[in-house]
Amino acid sequence: MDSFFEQVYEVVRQIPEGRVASYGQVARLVGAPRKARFVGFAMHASPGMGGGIPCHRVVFKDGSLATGFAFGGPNIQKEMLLDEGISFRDETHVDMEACRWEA
DNA sequence: CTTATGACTATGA
DNA sequence: TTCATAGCCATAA
Repeated sequence: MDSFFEQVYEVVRQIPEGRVASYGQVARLVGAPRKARFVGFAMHASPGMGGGIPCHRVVFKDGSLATGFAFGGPNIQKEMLLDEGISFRDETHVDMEACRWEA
């Protein structure tokens, strides 16, 4: 199954704990900087942590979460990120400047 | 071929 | 800073 999704999963899987990456960032790593939307769609269809896909570490470029489409609420993802050591500048934005994943 | 839709991003108010 | 709009690419109808 070498589909676009698998490439995204492979990259997302490499995101270490306490780090976050934007959709566009992952998209660029897979060689598709314009397909950021599909990266998000891949996350939606991803098996989640059970499949080794920490989709909660993938956030918007601003550091905001996928409000309305997260695991049951952006609050959940926020808790997960906090649990991994991610810093939040406010209720809806992650401290990207400090937790930005560096490939 | 033309529209519509989408876990996005950039730009402008 | 937050909200709104436009542009982007891939898939479906």
